[in-house]
Amino acid sequence: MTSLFSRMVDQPSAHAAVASPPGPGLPRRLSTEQILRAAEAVFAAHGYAGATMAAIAERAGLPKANLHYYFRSKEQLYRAVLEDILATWLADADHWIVPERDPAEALAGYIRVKMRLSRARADASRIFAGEMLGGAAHVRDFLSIELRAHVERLDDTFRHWIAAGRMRPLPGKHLMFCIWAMTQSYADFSVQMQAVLGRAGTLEEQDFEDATRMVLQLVLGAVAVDGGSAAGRRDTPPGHQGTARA
Amino acid sequence: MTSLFSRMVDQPSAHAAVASPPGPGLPRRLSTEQILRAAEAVFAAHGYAGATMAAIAERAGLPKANLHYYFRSKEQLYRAVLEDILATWLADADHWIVPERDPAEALAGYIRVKMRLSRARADASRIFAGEMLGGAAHVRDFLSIELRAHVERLDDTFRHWIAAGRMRPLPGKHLMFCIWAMTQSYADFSVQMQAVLGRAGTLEEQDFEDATRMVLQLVLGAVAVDGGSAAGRRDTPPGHQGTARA
DNA sequence: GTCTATATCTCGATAGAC
DNA sequence: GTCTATCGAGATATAGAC
Repeated sequence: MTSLFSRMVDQPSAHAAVASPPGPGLPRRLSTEQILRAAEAVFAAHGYAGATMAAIAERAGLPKANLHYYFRSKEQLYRAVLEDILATWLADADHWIVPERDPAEALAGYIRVKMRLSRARADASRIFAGEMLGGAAHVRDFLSIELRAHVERLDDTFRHWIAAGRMRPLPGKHLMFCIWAMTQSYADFSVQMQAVLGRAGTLEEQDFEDATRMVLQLVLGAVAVDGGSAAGRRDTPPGHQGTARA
Repeated sequence: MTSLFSRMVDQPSAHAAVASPPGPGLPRRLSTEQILRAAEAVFAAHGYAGATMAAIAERAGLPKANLHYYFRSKEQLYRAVLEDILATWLADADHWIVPERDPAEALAGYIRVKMRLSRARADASRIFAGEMLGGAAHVRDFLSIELRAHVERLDDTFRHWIAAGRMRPLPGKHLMFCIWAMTQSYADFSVQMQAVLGRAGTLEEQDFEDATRMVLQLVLGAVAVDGGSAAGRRDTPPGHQGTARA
């Protein structure tokens, strides 16, 4: 949450004002949380350029000037929102995809968590997607340092499984790209799916269950070392399902 | 290209000025093509709100006012770009995914075409993705009418194959969502992949080949009715590969 | 048809009262 | 710390000469 990312920011002290408040931190923390939540919604809906400070202020129920009191500029507010998102981004994969697990169990657990995230935090996913579309100017270093190392680690785990004959040989990085693409698209492209499936305002619980089953079938089918791919069908990996963030 | 889409526009006559030019159409057509190409690049890079008419004009090598001569407003120009994209969007699936083909051959052919499109027309894919992120305000009707019918048709073909025992039972619509997600993400999220794979400016030919193989393995493995999934591995469906647009 | 110059408006950011 | 009023940059769009 504080400074997890090597150099997400160009300017010296990103939001030090938020990290070390000079007075009693409580009201400050309340206001900033309020602003960040409003900003996440507005940035997700309109993108960085399309979002206006006025719209964020209105949604937060505050006058415009207060935003500039807590965040020096629009860009800094945007970066703060992005940090919030990225901070929680990598934990799940590192929790599930570890050499000790069975490959099918690990991937199934990860996919279920990611699908649940697409539903519960769709706005966060959309902001990240918009950032990628725009060339990722604000998170370049995060991608090529943190994320790259992260994927390298996952790929090592895949190689380990493959060498042990527990998983069919696959390009691990592209496997991750595909899993991300499928799971996140149920957040990023949900309008499209709603239209195609004839849903009114949002996708339904049933849709996410169907989607999860589809993704599981695709991934587990390709990963399974033989015909008997019984794992990950219905069972919950022992004692971890509840731990993962919703 | 002209008015393929039921009601993409709210205002009465979308760009009738382009459809029926009053003078010799050649210079007009040249300028509009020039503008549309520049607009596609700029809208893709900055989104609708982030793109400026000045930037589009500069890229097209024309003064700003000329854009407003050919297109009444920024929004109308954007819609024209979107129409251009959507017009070529649906043809491939209807070409490949037809009941007469073998399911594995059909899906393999379609996936290869979509992956090639992600490379050759990445900007178009990104504009569409941005439009989805923003709530699809400009293409709502296209999604819920044309695209919905399109997917319904594809789903019928899947049901046909499943009933004939040529394909494993799968939710056809979600299968299409997943195929789109995976193939298009190699255009929309290519910055992310470049960073993770350590590529300089763009993804390389080899990356797209690896990606295509990965997607094929995922989809064909889940679709194949038995263990012997020999189809779609390397061979080209007879006499159609060359027909598909690059 | 093409371009220069400009009107009009919106947004980010700040000054300064409270 | 909080808010009102406002400045100035930059955007869309147009007027009008050529």
